[in-house]
Amino acid sequence: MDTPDRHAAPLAASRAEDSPLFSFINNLSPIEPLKSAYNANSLQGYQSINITSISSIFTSPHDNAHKESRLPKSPLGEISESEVSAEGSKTNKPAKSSNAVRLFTCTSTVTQETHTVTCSDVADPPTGPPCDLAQPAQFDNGSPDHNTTPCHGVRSDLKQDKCRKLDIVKTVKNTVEKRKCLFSTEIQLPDGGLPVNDGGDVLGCEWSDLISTTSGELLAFDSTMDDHQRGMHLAAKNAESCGYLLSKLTGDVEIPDRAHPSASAQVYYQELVMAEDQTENTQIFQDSQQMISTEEIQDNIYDTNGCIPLDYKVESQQQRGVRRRCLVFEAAGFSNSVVQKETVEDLSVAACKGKGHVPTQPRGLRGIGLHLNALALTPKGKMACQDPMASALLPSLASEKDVHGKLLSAGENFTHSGGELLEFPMDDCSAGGFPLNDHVSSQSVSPQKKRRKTDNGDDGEACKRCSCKKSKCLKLYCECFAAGVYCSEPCSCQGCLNKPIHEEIVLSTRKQIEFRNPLAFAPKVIRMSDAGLETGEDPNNTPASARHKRGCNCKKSSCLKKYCECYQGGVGCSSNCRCESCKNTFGRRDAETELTEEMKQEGEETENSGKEKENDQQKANVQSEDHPLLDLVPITPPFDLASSLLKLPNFSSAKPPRPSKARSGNSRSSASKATTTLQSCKSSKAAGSAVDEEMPDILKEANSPSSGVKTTSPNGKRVSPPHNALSISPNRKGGRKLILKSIPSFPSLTGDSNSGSAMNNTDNTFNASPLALGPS
DNA sequence: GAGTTTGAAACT
DNA sequence: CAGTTTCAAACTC
Repeated sequence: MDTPDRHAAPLAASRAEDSPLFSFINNLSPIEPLKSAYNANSLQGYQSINITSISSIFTSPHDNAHKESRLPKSPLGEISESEVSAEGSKTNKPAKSSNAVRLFTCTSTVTQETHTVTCSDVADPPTGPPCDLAQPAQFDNGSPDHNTTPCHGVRSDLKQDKCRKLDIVKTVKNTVEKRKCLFSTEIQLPDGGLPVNDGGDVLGCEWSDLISTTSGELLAFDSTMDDHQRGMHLAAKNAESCGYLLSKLTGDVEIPDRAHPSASAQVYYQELVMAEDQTENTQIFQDSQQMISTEEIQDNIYDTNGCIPLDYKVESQQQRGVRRRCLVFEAAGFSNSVVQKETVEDLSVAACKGKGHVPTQPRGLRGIGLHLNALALTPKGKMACQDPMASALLPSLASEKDVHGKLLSAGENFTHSGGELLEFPMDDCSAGGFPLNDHVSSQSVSPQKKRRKTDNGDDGEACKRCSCKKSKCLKLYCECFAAGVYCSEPCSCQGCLNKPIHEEIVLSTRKQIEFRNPLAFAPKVIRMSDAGLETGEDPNNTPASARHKRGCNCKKSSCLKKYCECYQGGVGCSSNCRCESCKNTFGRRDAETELTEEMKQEGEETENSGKEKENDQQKANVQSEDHPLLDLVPITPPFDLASSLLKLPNFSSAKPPRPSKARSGNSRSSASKATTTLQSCKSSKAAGSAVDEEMPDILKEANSPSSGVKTTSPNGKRVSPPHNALSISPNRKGGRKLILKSIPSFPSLTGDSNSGSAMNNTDNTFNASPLALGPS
């Protein structure tokens, strides 16, 4: 333990417990100050830091990771908890922890740790007894082992801080702190990987690799390192806990991973944003950071790892896991953190019901976000579905049980699936919160489907999954596979290969499918989502915004049955649809078809331009919301968005970027788009779903062009939408820009207030009920 | 629960 | 790119 130095003797004197803690603190204090300073400074620098930090994070993780790995996770977690309880009274470190906690809630221990970590970052110093526990010794001493002593010190601090923080958090929840926490959390995430013993090491390696490639040196700030490391630990823990998915995802492709993370992240962010939105700062923050970091990182990742799927395949699964995680984190960077948060939250929500805390967050939304998009498909309630989903998610409270059940089921799958980002988090957590995202991720579909089923009333089947017999669950026929989730017990499939054990096969298959159809795993229905509803678009008239990507080809179902994907998705048929005798209650295409499509196109375009613009705006709003979240997570968002576009498809399994790249569309947009999309995405937000949905469309459209006019295009896609989306993006961009402006503030945030805003957002989201989200 | 219908996915 | 086959979900009984 920290036993060693008791510099704080005086302090310790006060309390027996304290003494140890104090000793820690004292030891730590030196470091912490740095941290605090760092934090304070960092805020502005944060962006830079983020970027730098990223590198630093990565780098640090490396070193730290291994080193940290040494540290016993469990101990930390335990300690943190015990400490927390014990320390409860200690100094304050605010609320950040709360955020962190929420974020990481998945595992109580984990969350605690995270709390401490985050708190520590923010917090200061002091007092924290608890952590002293075993870990401290390592850390305290400066981590003999750890190359980066500072980190160790930090870690130890973190732990202590965590405990304290936890306590503090409980006691106090300042928005600022929260903000900080969020911020810290973000940072942490990246770092998180490293610390953890198990995953941490691996992660660390991966991170380091990535980092090395990308940024190369991370070292930058010890203080940062500390935070990052902490984050890494947390992340790692989370990842580990949640793990499989991440590993898989990350392993596969950076891009995919990104996508997932992004998706989940998006959702998460969306939720957060929805809840708090306000925090543009965070967004800005994220945006700026994301823009840079994400893109760069992604690129790097791709370059380094990603590009080579085989490689990752080759890599041992463990490594993969690590890498993937790392990749995810790295790639996603912050996004990862976000994802984790989401997952954690979800988990916490679903799984943790009992555990406590958590509740508030809107994870559901998050999950919903992604999945919702896909879920939008949900049959029944079309709109309702969406809402329901959201509600379900959000409600962790209300319907937690249901949600849990669903989530869990989904989550399990997810976890197994591991492939998807979404999944992994959930899994580990046990509960699967991620599923919601499903959603995310996209990953999205499966969860949605699951939900759908449950929602739909299959009810019993909430957990139900696939019943594939010949496809081995390696084709899109398989809902699980399509959703990017591993098949689980509920499945009645035969000869199923969609299991973690066959991860490689699953991934490779996914890649193939994605290669074939980049959007294969993307949400089928793009929705304006809430925006449309909100906007008041006629429910019946499917909002221009919401549409089935490909459009249905129904002939006998009149688009009134689930057979119809549009109907299932709760969206009206669009020009893209080739359905006959369409009677889609959400919106008919017939009318359109009847009208000369061209005419329509023209008219629609104009109209669409109008409506769509509205939609776009809405979307943009949504996205913006999302973005904020995304933004919060610095890196991911952009990637997410971008990736989401690209990724969406990937999304499900964490596909490697390649597919996306391969896909001209994706690739194209990927880089440049990423930025733009990111921006747009950020702006828009609505929900991950919306974003996702949009993204795909956008991508498609984008590809197509702006032109927009191709009203006629057979697909019918109203090009406009995409355009709009694109166009929106500009608007969104504007939003982003605004955000960016705000971002600058972030730096100030570093100070807290600003950062706090950003942080707050997250925090708020957490703290604030999702309601806040209301994206509206 | 078994069988049929349906339309997407996959294949050629 | 179009047509056909395969597949599993959705649906019906």
